[in-house]
Amino acid sequence: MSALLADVPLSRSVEDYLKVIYHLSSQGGFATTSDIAAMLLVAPPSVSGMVRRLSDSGLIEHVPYRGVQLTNQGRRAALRMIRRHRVLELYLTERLQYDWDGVHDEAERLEHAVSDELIDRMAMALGNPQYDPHGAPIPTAAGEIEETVLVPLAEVEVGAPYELRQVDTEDPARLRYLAEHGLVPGKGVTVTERQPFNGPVTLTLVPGGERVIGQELAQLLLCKRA
Amino acid sequence: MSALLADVPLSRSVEDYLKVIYHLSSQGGFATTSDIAAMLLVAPPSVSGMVRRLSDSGLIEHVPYRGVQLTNQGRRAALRMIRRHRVLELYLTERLQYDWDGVHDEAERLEHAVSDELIDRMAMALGNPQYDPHGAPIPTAAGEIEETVLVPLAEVEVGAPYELRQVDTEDPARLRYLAEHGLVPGKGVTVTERQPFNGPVTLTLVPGGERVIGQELAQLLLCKRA
DNA sequence: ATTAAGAATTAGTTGAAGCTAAATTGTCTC
DNA sequence: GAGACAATTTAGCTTCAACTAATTCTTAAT
Repeated sequence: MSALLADVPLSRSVEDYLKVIYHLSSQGGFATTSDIAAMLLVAPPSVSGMVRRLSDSGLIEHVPYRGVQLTNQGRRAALRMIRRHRVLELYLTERLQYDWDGVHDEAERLEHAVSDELIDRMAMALGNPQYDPHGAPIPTAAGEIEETVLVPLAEVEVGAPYELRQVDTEDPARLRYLAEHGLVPGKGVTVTERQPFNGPVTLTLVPGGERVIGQELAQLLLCKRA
Repeated sequence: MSALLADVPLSRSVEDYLKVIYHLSSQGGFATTSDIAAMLLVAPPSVSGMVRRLSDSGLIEHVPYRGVQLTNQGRRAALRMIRRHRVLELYLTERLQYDWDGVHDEAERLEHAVSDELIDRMAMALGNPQYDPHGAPIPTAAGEIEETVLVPLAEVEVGAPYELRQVDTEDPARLRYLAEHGLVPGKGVTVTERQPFNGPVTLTLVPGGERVIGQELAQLLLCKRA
């Protein structure tokens, strides 16, 4: 009922909740209380409380004991946060010499404080880029986001040429390891062998040589048929 | 008693209080409850409450019914915030085309979110500058700040050459007006006439010509004998 | 159909930081 | 020295967003 027109400023917590709900429900389904709690490192009752508030202000739809989904208004707010985060990550790496494995925490705090104007100025200074340092698409100021279907390297067709597009983690240790082994967005990659039972994946990089990586990392490397 | 070693993260409010207490007590005296309340736009009892908390954590010294002063620990924290604010203001104007009259609000929000590392990187990118866009000195990362005695243009010796060093306001309207009339840090200025009873001040700019400004603005323009 | 396990929710508490209204203290004047 | 007035503080309440403990609901297995 409320906030149909008024774009009330959201609290830091609300912004965090919307972001994780967006991620958890991005594959169409519901985000559950316990998943949200796990992602935000809070207790489930805290989530129940916030779900009530978010639902009251029309940002999410709540089906008791099932989970939540974003409303259009909620999705708009979530995409705004994601735009902020990704523009910040790119700006920090491009203009202030941050490493791609170190930007996440800084962006995480800044995204709640920056104005839309600053984000747009940063985006402008970078030439209105489409992707962040990890290859994730940056939503436009209007709230549109590119939706490309990408395949984890772990599930790619053996022998076929792919392009590594996105690295789906923010964990510094994993990111550092991947960068050291040349596994960054833009690389050409062909899987030459895949062991069964979640075994290692052998691949050829272009440019670059052979690599063998485990199942867990192969799951994070999102590719597109070349 | 607490926090002798632990550098506990401070809340947004605490940081704001420390900053205004620093400014209010910079001329040596005490910052009073009502002055703090007026600057932060909160009610006096809210200040009393916060003063208790700040005093408990050793950031200020409180003399009941007199006022408060920063402890060394409090001063260090306040100078850290001021460094953040001023580095941010300069970075935004130098690198992201903000006007000097528009940076304040953005810096005000960001200063609570940025890491020390980001501030140091920004400062580095700018060549470790000494002054912000308004001519105010930027404290070093170690917590030192330049203390130069500056004279308001309103109290300057008539006929003597001065250099305009600092513009002591963050009000966008006043800043815009001053910039339009060439009254920016670095300008040479000589007062040729001063009317009594808080009347207008006539001055000559180098480079630039004659100007007549009111007492209120003349009070904001801090100068040094050339 | 019942029950046990697990997930979700409600109830009640806490701490920050704001508020108003009431009480207190300090100071200035007569 | 006694008021009077302003400034300050105390008391008590509100909201946000967390928590623990207790309760309720769903689901899946016997």
